[in-house]
Order: sequence, then C-alpha cells, then structure tokens
Amino acid sequence: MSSRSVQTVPPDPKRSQSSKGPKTAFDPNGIEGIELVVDRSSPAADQVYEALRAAIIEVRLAPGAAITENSICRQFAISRTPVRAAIQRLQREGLVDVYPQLGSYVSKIDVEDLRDFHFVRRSLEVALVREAAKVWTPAMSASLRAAVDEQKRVIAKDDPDGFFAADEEFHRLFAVLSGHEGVWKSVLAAKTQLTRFYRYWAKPQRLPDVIEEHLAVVDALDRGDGEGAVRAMTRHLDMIFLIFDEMAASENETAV
Amino acid sequence: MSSRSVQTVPPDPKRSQSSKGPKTAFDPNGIEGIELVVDRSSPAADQVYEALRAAIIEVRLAPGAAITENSICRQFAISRTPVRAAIQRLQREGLVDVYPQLGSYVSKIDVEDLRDFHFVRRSLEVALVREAAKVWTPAMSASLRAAVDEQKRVIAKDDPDGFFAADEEFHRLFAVLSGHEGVWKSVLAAKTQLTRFYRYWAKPQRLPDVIEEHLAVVDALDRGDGEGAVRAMTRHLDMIFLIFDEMAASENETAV
DNA sequence: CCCAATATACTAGTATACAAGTATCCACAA
DNA sequence: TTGTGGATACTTGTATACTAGTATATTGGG
Repeated sequence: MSSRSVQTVPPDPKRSQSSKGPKTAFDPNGIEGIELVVDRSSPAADQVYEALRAAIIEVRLAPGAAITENSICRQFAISRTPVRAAIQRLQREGLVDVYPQLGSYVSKIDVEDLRDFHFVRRSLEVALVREAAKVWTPAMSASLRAAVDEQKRVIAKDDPDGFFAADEEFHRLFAVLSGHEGVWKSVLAAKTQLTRFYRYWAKPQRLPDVIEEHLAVVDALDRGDGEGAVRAMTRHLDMIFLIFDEMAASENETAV
Repeated sequence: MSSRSVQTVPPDPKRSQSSKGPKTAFDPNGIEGIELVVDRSSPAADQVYEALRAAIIEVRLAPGAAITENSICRQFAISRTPVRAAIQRLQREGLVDVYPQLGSYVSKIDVEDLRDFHFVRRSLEVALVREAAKVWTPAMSASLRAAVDEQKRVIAKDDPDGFFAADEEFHRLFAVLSGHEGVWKSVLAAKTQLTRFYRYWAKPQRLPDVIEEHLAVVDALDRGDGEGAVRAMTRHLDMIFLIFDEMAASENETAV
C-alpha cells in the first residue's frame, strides 16, 4: 500500500479567515450541527462514531470542515482516545481525511470516485435481483410491495429522512430475499458515499418516479421475467448518472 | 446497528490448558509467527496493522488464536495505543473478533459468510469484464497475457506466494483496463476473507488449470465475445465452490 | 517598507496510568 | 466430597501527559 507515502498536501487552511474574533480564538461554541451526550453504559467511541457519521452523511458537517480531535473532545466532554478511534473509523470509510500533524477534515465528494462507488452498488444490487428471481415466491412479492407502500406513506407525510430509510429498506430486501443478506454490508459501504451526495442534489419531485421504478422491478419479477427485472433495476439505479451529467454540464468542478 | 448489544459470548477460553509451566505464566516468547522491528519513521500503528494482517491472512496466526494487546506490545516493544488502532482496524475487516473485557481473537472462517463474500467478488469482477469488453484493444490483451506469462514463470519456480500475487495482479488489471480502478478496493475487501481460506485448501496441482482459465477469458475478449468472456470468468471464479462442496461433504463443521 | 529568522500555538501520534468488567484459583464451610 | 464466596490476575475501555512536526504570528534587521 502506498497510502502512507509522504503526506505533504496542505489540506485547506481556511481556518485563518474564519472569524474576526480574537486571533487565538478556538471554537467558541464547538462545531455546529452536532450534539451528543455520551451514555457511559455503552462504548463512548461507538457513540462518537455514530454521531459524527450521521452529521457528515446528512451534511450538517460540510465537506472540508475541520474535525479537530480536541474540538470534539471539548464538545462531547470526553477524552481524545474514543474520539480518535471514531475518527480513524470514519477515515477508513472515506468520510474523513486525516493529515498527520496538520488536522482532520470532512472529506470532499469526488465525482470520479462516485462513478466507481455507483458501479459497485449497481453491480451488486443487479446481481441480487437476478438471484432473487431464481427463488421468487408470492410472499417475497408481498414484502417488497409492503415496502413500497411504506414509501408512499412517507412521501405523503413529506418526510425526506423517512423516505431515505424506506428506500434503503426496499433495496436491502433483495439481499435478504435472495439469501445473500451478507452482501448488503458491501452495498452499504459503497452506498455511504452516494448517500452523502444525494443530500446535496436530491430533488423531491423525483420521488414519485422512484416509486414507479421500484414497482417496475417487482412487476417484472411477478411476471417471471428475471432479466426484465434486472433491466428495470439497472435503469432505476442509473438515474443517478443523470445528475452527474447535469453537474458536469452546469459547472466544471469535480469536487465540492 | 445492533453490534454493540450485550456481548456475553465467551470467546474460546482455551488459554487455561495451554502450558504446564507456572500458573501465572504469560507468553514466554510472545506470539509465534510474527516478527517485526518498528521503524519510527512511519506510523507504528500502520506497521503493526500490516504485520498482523499478513500473519492472519497467511495463517501464521491460526483462527481462534488470542491477540492480546499487551502481548503484541511486549513482542513489538511498543505501547498499547498503536496496537489498539491496528486491532480495531482488523476488527472492521472481520479478521479479528474483539470481546470487551475478555480478549481479542483471530476470527474464525465461517463458510456461510464466505459464500456471500464470493458472491460480491464474482459479481464485481464479472461486471468489470463486461465493461472491459466494451473498450477492448490489443494493448489490453497484451498486458493481460503478460500477467499470465508471469504466472507461468512463478509456477515453474514453485513459488506459491508469488503465484497469489501474480493471480491478484491479473484480476486487478480488469479493474484498471475497464476504467474502474476504484472498484478494486471493494473487490479486495471481499477477497481478503477468501484469500485466508485459500491458504488452507489451495491445491498446487490446480494452478495450471488456473492458467488455462485465465487464458480462456482473454481469448474470448480477443474474439470480441464479451459474454463468452463473462461466462469464462464466472466459471473460473466459481471453481472455489467446488472446494466448499468438498468441505461440506467431508465434514459437518461450518467454521474452522 | 519588506523580508527573514524565530517564537508560539496549534495538530496528530505515542506512551502511560487508571477504571470497569470477567474468569480462574483457592480457601473454607456444609 | 461438594459447592460457595472472595481474592487475584487478567482483559479491553478511557483519561491524561508527552513527543514530533507544521503553520501562523511576531520580531528584528536590511
């Protein structure tokens, strides 16, 4: 691995022009967007990890934001050890960039990387649909349609977070129903980066279309048309590429 | 995540019947199979991680072996902090199981999990072959055949470790050539568990067959037969399932 | 005024001490 | 003999102190 080659890249030192307060001021009120009281009955490192991860994925912590260990310590009233463990975990997931002796920052979203993450997600989910088709039963159809009903219900309530959860449950069901639930962990690893991206570019008006695309997959499976279901899922997942193309057309930046 | 639910599973306390020495003896010579002098010019945590990971994958550390933090510290003459970072990283990769207040152990190889890891690997690699077929050029054929030649050369020298490396390079090339090099990281994550398994069951007499199967993929691509290449790669990768079936037939254990 | 050397204040990496929990061993009583 | 209680020695989790390295601010000289 060449990942520990000399790291001389200055991250993005925008901290000097942040505020007009006293020169040596440090985070007066801590990092905004995250709040947590640690419950000492379960490992603090896990709680910090979950809190930071949610904040990053939901973009309450913007890409490029500084994640200084000490600032998290002060904010959560906890020592550096569990905070470090959490940050290193986020680093492995690609959500945080750590520059030794310099600082740690919420990673930026690289569109080129997203293409590969999407490739992974699509390849796996399509393969799961193909497997599910081999063992298709009415009961499986019912559970998937129940998941779609849940999505409709959540859309009606205008609950974006709820929709993301319901959507993920629909997709996860293919892993469960095909007998390869363990594959979902790999899908999630790739999906993490994509999810963060959705938060920027998600368009609420597209949600009804998502419902239709989901139903198209189930309909094909009910017809016994496995390859038709594969094509429907492929089409559904590739909709994200339309957003990529829009971005490429509108601006020339490859990272935000 | 329910992973931090109450963990009351006793790991495998075989440490009491290990030696007839003094009752309170601790690792007289440290853990066998690993050796390392830390070079303080690069992060110690990374070096410990690499050393432990290699030892686990190459089965110098057997599944179930105790990986006590303090024993590693003594052996490497280093503090617990970088050792802990390394172990936590291995835990995320599924190579180590950590039981709070009990101990850490090299994870066992669960055959059921292996099926899903294989599913991930095969799905991704097959998709990469299909992509490579779309942009196939003679130069790509040449580089793949060069990789196969390297495999032949290493086989002639009877160098198993060298063959594993050459084999991995052949497969990685599909990620590079198809323009999705970033996908290889995901393949590796799934392949890690499988590689450890190979070390148990690899049969040297199969290696020439591997060469032929590799060439079959390239030949199909040279013919412009993309789907033929996909089938050839699928057949090649599925050979591992023959070993699964052999295991299921020979013994009823699902974990070693 | 401008530039360079230096002091200062930050960063993450490491070492060490302590806290909380579990299993083993042993004394002791029924 | 059997079983029950507790001391002991381990484990990982957490807190804190220290090290090495970098960027910024300061200061002094041209």
